[in-house]
Amino acid sequence: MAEIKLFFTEDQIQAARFAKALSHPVRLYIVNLLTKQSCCYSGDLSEILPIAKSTLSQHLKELKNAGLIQGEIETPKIRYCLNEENWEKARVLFEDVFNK
Amino acid sequence: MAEIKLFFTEDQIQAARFAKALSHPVRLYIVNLLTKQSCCYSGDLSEILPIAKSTLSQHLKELKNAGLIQGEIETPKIRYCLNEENWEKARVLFEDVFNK
DNA sequence: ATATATGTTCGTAATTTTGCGAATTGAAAT
DNA sequence: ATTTCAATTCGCAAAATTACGAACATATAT
Repeated sequence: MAEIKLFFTEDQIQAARFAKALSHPVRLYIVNLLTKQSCCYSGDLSEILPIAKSTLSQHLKELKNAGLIQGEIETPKIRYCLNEENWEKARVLFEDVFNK
Repeated sequence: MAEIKLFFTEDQIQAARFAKALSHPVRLYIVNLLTKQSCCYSGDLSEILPIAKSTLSQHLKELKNAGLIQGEIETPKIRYCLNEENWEKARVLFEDVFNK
């Protein structure tokens, strides 16, 4: 993978990372919700989604690691919202992929 | 996963599938190339990309399975190009994710 | 001090992904 | 008939993904 990374541009790698973060229905559902309602709590998602809480936590972590969402502690809850800066980056990267 | 599939819309599942297909730098590179030059041969890619031919073949197969590209036999080569119809579908699905 | 409420992390398991080289296919050329 | 060319499929291994329940952390309320 070392040589592979050197071959690709940083944008290509970043776009692939974003795509990967969005490559699961649960994660797509979450970011989709966050584009519509500005924020939500893990508990809300947990009640809606048909998965275990621990599994949800992992998906949230992946979205966080990819930089697409951020969590703010609001004890005892955690308020999640989009990371607007990176979300915009992702939007532009995908726009580049599809519109040219 | 049975319940999970029932929960999500077909669009969400389809969008996730497309995202997954685009979640690897090699595959992103390939479709990116195909948006610029209308078609290419596996052999061309094989010379450019720093991976084994068999690995390339697998990536092409995944893009084909996702419906994003199609291959036409032009013996002894195979001419690959975008599947314009599905490419457009993917574009719209991602547009929906990012622009609303 | 203990109980409660909300999430995360740990341990585990099943499945999928990624990658390679060797073997194979299939059509054309010698 | 056999060689050649282009690409795929096979067999295998290592790593990552997905999922769950149990255990843990952390802050507030009793």
